Formats: sequence, structure tokens, C-alpha cells
Amino acid sequence: MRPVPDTDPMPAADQAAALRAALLDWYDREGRTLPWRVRPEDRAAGRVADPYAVWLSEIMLQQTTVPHATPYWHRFLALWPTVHDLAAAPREQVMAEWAGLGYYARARNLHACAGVVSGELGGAFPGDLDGLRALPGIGDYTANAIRAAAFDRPASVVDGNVERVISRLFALETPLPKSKPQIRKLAAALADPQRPGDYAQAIMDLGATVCAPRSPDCGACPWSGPCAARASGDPVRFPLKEKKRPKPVRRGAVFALVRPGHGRHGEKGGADHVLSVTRPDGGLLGGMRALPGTDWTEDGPGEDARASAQPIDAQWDYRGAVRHVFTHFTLELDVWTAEAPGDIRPDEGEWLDAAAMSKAMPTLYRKALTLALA
DNA sequence: AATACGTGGGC
DNA sequence: TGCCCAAGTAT
Repeated sequence: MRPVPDTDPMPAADQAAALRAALLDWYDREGRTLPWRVRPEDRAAGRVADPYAVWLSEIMLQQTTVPHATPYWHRFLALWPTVHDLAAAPREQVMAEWAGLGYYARARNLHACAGVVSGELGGAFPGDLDGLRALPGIGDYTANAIRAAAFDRPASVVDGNVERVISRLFALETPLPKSKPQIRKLAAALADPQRPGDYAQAIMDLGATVCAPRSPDCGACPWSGPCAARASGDPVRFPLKEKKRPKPVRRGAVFALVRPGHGRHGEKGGADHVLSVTRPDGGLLGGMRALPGTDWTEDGPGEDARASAQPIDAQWDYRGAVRHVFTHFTLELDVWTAEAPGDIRPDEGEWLDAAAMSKAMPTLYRKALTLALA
């Protein structure tokens, strides 16, 4: 057997135990109180975690900040207090309530997952990794997070926070994502089998509040003593990352066909309605309410493409462009409006009250609709 | 293994 | 302004 190189950072058992103890002690004093979280003092008061509420928080928090996700979490729980309620809700309503949170596959999977848990599983989330991992929208991280936070069973959570904390603690010179397997091993070796739920939440809190990406507060860190990145004098250099490719620009056009508000007998007043469509599942913004429009291409739509994407033949008025930055490209979207003749019946789409429609749409289309109606 | 997939806030 | 970053998953 090849000898372990002396640069191998794997901590010895007693070192791991000391790290655990220091982190848990810090968490007991400084860990965050979050609405879905059951802290040690909560447990002492007899409060137990609701796996449904924990699952909901974990899905919402994927690649999403706590301040952004929190109001959505409250709203979902108020609307659908149990997994059965969520499963019974129309998917369209779930998508509308998710509007603005991003990564809309999460909402589609959320509803599908609720259906499985409510139906096949009788309302009970699995407590084992394989059972959790098999559910739609639950991957490696989320399965471990639910197992730890909802069931307080042994798990090892590795999210962006943990990757940063571990990379710094051991000053890993291998850049992400290549270092992920090593990070997983180190994180698993440190995880606390006695207080798995608290430990998992503690190491993520540490990354979120102390071991921050740009401005770590090493003076407040329970691991500053053993931290190799701190010892190096330049902790912010970690984790090293592969540089990413430039973001291309794509262009497209959308059409806001407006049916002016009118009363029951045709008098003025009442809310404007706008023609909306639902984007197909699977692609960008899949399953979400949208304005009709062209495809998005590098060169942008020509006049022919634009004309054929118009919901009706009408006097279309150019209102300007909105710019929207997605993860892997920037979109410049031309916005056109037209007033619909009273008797028009477009082939596709539905008329929605403009205000309600805006709330139910992804941010991109909210911007476009705002410009269209300005 | 690499890429698609949103959004908003910080600096 | 532009880039980085956030409790990742699916394919």
C-alpha cells in the first residue's frame, strides 16, 4: 500500500473531535435563528422539526439567498400547511407563487415531489439517503440536509459554504470543481455523529456569516486556530476556482397584446388584460406564464421571424428593450405592444388581468410587461 | 464531465 | 458597470 503523503490534510480523530466541539460551541452561541430551523433551545422546549417545512426551505434555498427565499417560504406554508395540501394544489398556482424565485425546475419538481410523498408515501418524507435522493428535485446535498435538519440523523452536507470552509481550513490548492471529491471526504470525516443536525447547520452558518467569500471575519471564527488559509495570510485566495467562459448575448422580441379594461356594458374602466402563454416544460423558464414572443438567438429575430411570432396581425408599437442577465447568457429583449380589437380571438394564450399576470411571471417578463404598459 | 438552469445584492 | 456569489439538480 502506498504511504499516505505527509501533505494529506485528513485530520486525525482527535483533531476532528476538537474541530466539532469548537464549531458546535460556536453554533450554540452564535448560530442563526431561522424560521424553519429547530435550534438546541427549541428542542429543549419540546419543539420538533417538520420534515415538510424543512424540505420546502431546502428546495427554496438551492442557489438562493436566505433573504430572498424567506418570504416565499412563509407564503407557501400559509397557503399549503402540509404536503397533502401542496400536492392537491393546481400546478399552475404553485408555479405562479414561485414566480421571481428563479430556477423554475425546482417548482415543477417541488409539486411532483409533493405528489409522490403525499400519495405513495402516505405523507411521510423518507429518513434515509436513498429514499430522499430518489425524490424529484432532491440531490446529494438536499438529501443530506433533510436527513440532518429534519431527522437529526448522521449526514454530511456539502454546499457552497462548506466547500469554501473546507477549502480554507485545509488550504486546498486544487481548484473547484476538481477538488469536490476531496472536499466531500474531508467534510464527511469532520461531521458530528452525535449532533448531526446542529453540526450540518453550524458549518453552513459558519460559511454564511463568518467565513464569507470576500470578507471573512477570522477573528470571530472558531476554526481560525487550525485554519491553514488563515495561516497563509491570504484566506480569500481560497477556494481556488477554474475561470469561467464569457457570457454570450442573445436577442429576442416579445409582444404584449393589450385588451383595455371595460365594464360589463362596455363602458370605460376596469382592469386591462394582456394575452399570456405558458412556456413548455423542460427549457428556460419552463412551465411559467410568459408573454408570446420569438426564439432567442445570437443574431436576433429578423422581420420575418418577428412577424410570424406576433399573436395577431395588428399595429405593433416598439416600446424599447429590456436587458436581463441569466446564468449563462445575457438577453436583450425587444418589447412590442398593440391594442387588441374587442372581438379578436388569438389562436393561443389566455387573457389575464395585467397586475395578476405580472405577479405570476418570471422577472424577465415582469420587466417586459412593465415597459410595455408604461 | 460539462452544461443548462434565475435572480438580486454586494462591491 | 460588471463580476462574483447564494443551502444544487438534472441530464
